[in-house]
Amino acid sequence: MTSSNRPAGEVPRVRAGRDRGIPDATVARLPVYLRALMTLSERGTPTVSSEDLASAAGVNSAKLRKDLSHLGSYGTRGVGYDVQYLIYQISRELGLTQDWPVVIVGTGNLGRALADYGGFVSRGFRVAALLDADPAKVGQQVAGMTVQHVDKLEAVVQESGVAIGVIATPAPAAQEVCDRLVAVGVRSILNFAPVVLQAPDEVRIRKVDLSIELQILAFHIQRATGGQLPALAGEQEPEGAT
Amino acid sequence: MTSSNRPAGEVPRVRAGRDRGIPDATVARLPVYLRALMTLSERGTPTVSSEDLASAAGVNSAKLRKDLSHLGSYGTRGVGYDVQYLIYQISRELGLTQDWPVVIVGTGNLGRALADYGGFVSRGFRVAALLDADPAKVGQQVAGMTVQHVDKLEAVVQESGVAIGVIATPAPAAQEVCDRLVAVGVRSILNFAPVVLQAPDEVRIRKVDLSIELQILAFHIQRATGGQLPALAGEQEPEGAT
DNA sequence: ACGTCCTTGTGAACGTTCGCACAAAGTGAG
DNA sequence: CTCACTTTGTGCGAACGTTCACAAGGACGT
Ligand SMILES: NC(=O)c1ccc[n+]([C@@H]2O[C@H](COP(=O)([O-])OP(=O)(O)OC[C@H]3O[C@@H](n4cnc5c(N)ncnc54)[C@H](O)[C@@H]3O)[C@@H](O)[C@H]2O)c1
Ligand SMILES: NC(=O)c1ccc[n+]([C@@H]2O[C@H](COP(=O)([O-])OP(=O)(O)OC[C@H]3O[C@@H](n4cnc5c(N)ncnc54)[C@H](O)[C@@H]3O)[C@@H](O)[C@H]2O)c1
Repeated sequence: MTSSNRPAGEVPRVRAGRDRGIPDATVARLPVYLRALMTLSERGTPTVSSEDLASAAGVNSAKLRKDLSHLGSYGTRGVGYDVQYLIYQISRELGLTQDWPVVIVGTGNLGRALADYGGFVSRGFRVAALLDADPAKVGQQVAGMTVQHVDKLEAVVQESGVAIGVIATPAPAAQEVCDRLVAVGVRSILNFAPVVLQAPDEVRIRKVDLSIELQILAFHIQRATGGQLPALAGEQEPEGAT
Repeated sequence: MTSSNRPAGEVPRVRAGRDRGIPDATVARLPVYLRALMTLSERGTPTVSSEDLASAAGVNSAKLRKDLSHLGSYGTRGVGYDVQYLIYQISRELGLTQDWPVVIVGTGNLGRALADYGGFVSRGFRVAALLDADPAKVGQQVAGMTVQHVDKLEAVVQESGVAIGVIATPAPAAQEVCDRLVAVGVRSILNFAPVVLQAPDEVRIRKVDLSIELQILAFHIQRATGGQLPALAGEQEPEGAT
């Protein structure tokens, strides 16, 4: 049939209505700015210019200003941004003024490292439960919590109002865990297993994949050195440094 | 006087010359395709269409075809792509046909999990050394290797021809470790510490940051639910209760 | 040999992101 | 108050990325 899915008279507005749409690229940088601001705050710095904050965050200053302009006009021309106020505004925009209960599924090496991770709790995130399928792991104490059986997943999610699921199981189990999380209403998932999870569009999935990161780095090394190991590439041509 | 650095008659080509420039976005997806292809290979599938492979990788099929077209014309019209051949071509492009020695600095919870991680070695990556500053950790066996003191960093990098450094130390130590890695010639770094590392432009730094990922997810949840916890959003409104 | 069917590879349109450059807006000295 | 100076907020063009749509190319049956 190949029916044209584009009604001829339709206005091609994608995000009609709310103008609150903050670009994805900006959202991804806000946490970086927030962290830089926290460092400044600890040092007692009262205000910061876009130039200095951008430098601390590792971005272009014009980009930083444009990013912040999406939140509103919180700077003072000729002065800069009030550190405390900006921390509050970014936190509010990211939804960090409230507590987000998180469930971690899979309490292996990685799951335990995540549970122990201090920066986890330091923002508004709280580990609501640690789950595992291995009977030997259930009942263990990890980071001050008792590991529960993964059968309790649905109960835990509903009782604690879990909004975010973290998957740290082996790859073969990840899709099933994902399906169960989605079935009980979790719509945000952070996946550490090396698989592409299939889920409905309304579920937001982010992945962290060490192996992919290394492969990207390897590509660039090879591109730069022509495929030689850098340490060896340098030995062929003695370059000043003897 | 804002001298125009753009000669009027100049063609705005940025990457003139080599057409080998593969877009960053494409490079970031190649490892995903590779993984999907490995799965197909294990099942003995001889060929795959762009539609099927794209579906397995979670991307649009046109995007996949364009990505692969940057490597060359390795498909057969009317048939699809030969799985084995494509695995080889992508591996070669990413530089995975050789072994990349990696050094992991910081052997805490995360560093140990990384060292244990099977998918690490499964591709062309090999842990050349595990380093830590804590005398209590030095000498311990982790993933079949002996943890060495971080003082050996320079020696290990040079002897093993380490091309990639992984930083899994606490945040305050990360910049110093980074500086030392850069000083001995490492130009690709994967950073797990929650800091923005400062390094020369020629050093390629990628970061993995759990906390940032969670904050991005939190933003979208809040945007979707208006700031309520999703589990609570569906419940009754406190109506006239006061 | 030839036509039909299938899938690749890519031109072109569209959307997003980036960064320059500068007007607008505020500070502070005299 | 006025002027010099600093820094924000943003218009705009360029670069980059995505997606549609289809011509080109190859396989395969007849
Ligand atoms: N360890 C790393 O550094 C690292 C890095 C990148 C990716 N990963 C991935 O993260 C995942 C976890 O890695 P790990 O090193 O912790 O592995 P692990 O084997 O140490 O831990 C996996 C845990 O998941 C549990 N599990 C298995 N099936 C389950 C299920 N259906 N429900 C709940 N729990 C279940 C196991 O009992 C085990 O405790 C793996 O997919 C791995 O590939 C790990
Ligand atoms: N654990 C996680 O899940 C997780 C997640 C995200 C980010 N991170 C970050 O990764 C880093 C490591 O986390 P962790 O949980 O393994 O912490 P950890 O405290 O368990 O381990 C840190 C290790 O680094 C060593 N170290 C300290 N200074 C060093 C130096 N100068 N040189 C070499 N080694 C040094 C310490 O002795 C310790 O063994 C931290 O920056 C943390 O914020 C961790």
